[in-house]
Amino acid sequence: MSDDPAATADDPGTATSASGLSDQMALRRDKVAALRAEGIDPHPPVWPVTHSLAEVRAEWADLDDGAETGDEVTVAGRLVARRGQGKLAFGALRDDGTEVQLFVQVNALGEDGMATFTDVVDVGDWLGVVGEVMVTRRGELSIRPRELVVLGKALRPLPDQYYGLADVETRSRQRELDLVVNADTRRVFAKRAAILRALRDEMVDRGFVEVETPMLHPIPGGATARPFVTHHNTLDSDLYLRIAPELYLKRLVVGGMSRVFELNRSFRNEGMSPRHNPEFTMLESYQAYGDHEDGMELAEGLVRRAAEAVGTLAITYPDRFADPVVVEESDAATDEQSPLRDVSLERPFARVTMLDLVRTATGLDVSYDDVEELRGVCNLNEVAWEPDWGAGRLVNGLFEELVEETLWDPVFVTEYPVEISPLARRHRSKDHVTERFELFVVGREFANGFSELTDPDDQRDRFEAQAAAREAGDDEAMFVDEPYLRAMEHGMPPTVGLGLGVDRLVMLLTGATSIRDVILFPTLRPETPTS
RNA sequence: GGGCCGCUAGCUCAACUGGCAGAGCAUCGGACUUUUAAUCCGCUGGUUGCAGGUUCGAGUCCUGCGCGGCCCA
Repeated sequence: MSDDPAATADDPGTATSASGLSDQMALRRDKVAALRAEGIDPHPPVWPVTHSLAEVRAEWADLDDGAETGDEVTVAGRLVARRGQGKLAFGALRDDGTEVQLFVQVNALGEDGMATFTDVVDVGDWLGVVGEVMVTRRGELSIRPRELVVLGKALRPLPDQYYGLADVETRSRQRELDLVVNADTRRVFAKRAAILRALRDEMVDRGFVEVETPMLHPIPGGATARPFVTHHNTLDSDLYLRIAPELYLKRLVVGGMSRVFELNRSFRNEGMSPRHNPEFTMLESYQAYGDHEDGMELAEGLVRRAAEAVGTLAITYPDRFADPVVVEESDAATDEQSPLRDVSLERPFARVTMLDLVRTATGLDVSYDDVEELRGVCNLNEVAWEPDWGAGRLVNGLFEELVEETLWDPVFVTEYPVEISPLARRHRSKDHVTERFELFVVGREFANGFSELTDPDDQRDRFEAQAAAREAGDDEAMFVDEPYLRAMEHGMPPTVGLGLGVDRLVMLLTGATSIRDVILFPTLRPETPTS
């Protein structure tokens, strides 16, 4: 370039546009072509293994340094590292998270095989290996290949194995790469799987039946949230992605399924944040004959079961409300992080009414009977309110602004106002409030439940109040759901319902501060199609 | 939707008030039959997210756009 600048000036881009590939990618394509030229399929159809690498590690766990077993295995995996290039080379083969070293010796593999390993195989390729299980002098369990086959040629280089893949966007968009490079990512999703399993086990142990109800709803319901709209061509009608399975599940209770749960996705067309993904996983359950006390007991049992499945009940979580601490990341690099703070899931979860929490936070003996006073308290604490808000919404506003973030250890907030609880049963002995509770941990909501409203006439009145709010411009307010009302009119037993946010629970139990870290493919804007 | 920040080689990151776009790892060539962040020698590799503008000169300054992050609504 420096000796002939005119060449690039005349025709910039020819060198790259000819292939459009980086040197590394072009080389790998050349190697694929070379394999094909030799009649070797770089993407063969099958490779019958005798052992997974985890099985190899388990079966040959206690060998002495330098051991030669004479045992031959057929294994497969992705080559994730390679060193040495002469008559002896080493590789790291990884299969389902377990790595075993390849001890690639020309004596065992032959000249041609050795040439394949050093000249045709790249880090990132899937390999099939037949070879002897052995241990090196340094004590590393290894396989000495007698035969070595490319099972899937990688055309793109892997990110750096040591520095990993740091870019949050790439990690989310190309989760497969994140999983290859960052062992922590694999651990997080293994924990997620264990948590889901634990939640199901706990529900089944308690006699609940898992069901699947529609995700395409003619009318969105069961929560106050903006829905996604889609369209069915044959029916020529709009459908909504469900914002909650609640109303269908309660219809099953009407039908006599006395303990049901659904563990699956719901969708809310709202802002995204470190704690909100447009599609999210919720465990929702309904138990006939029970009330909010049973609901809280269930929620507590589920959280404990999940925590035990992935560790202990004594956990820590980054305290985003505390001053950041400087963390030494490497020689020179430092980073600021929130300090870890203990969270105890061991003690029985506390229970406090919303009103008591607001009274404590404000130091004032407020009540639901004096709207003017509540407005004044809001103003005093710089909490915004709307003129159409009743006492319930005012108290809730104070709670959200002044209290929520302070609830670090698990606590059930009880007695939610009727005004913000259109599906919950009124409190059996108190005005203004319902038998509704929410579970808070580390300053966030994790669960929401209540003794269900089972009186169809009361339910109709609440729906109509919601519909009126919708008419007045509240596009999160509910619709009147006639099929649900009809079901209720057939008679609904006393029932307690519970919804548990699974993504947030996984965050809590893995220490993740962003929901994107616990969802394999979080919602992102589409990639620009240029690449 | 608003504010702030980020986008540089395959990956991780540099580049002072505008002055020749660099390093480590990976890749490539060479040496090496017990390495494991292998080591040693040598060399490549760039549309600085995109499009404009200012300037003798832009990774750097200005405008718009794209994607992402954090905070706020």
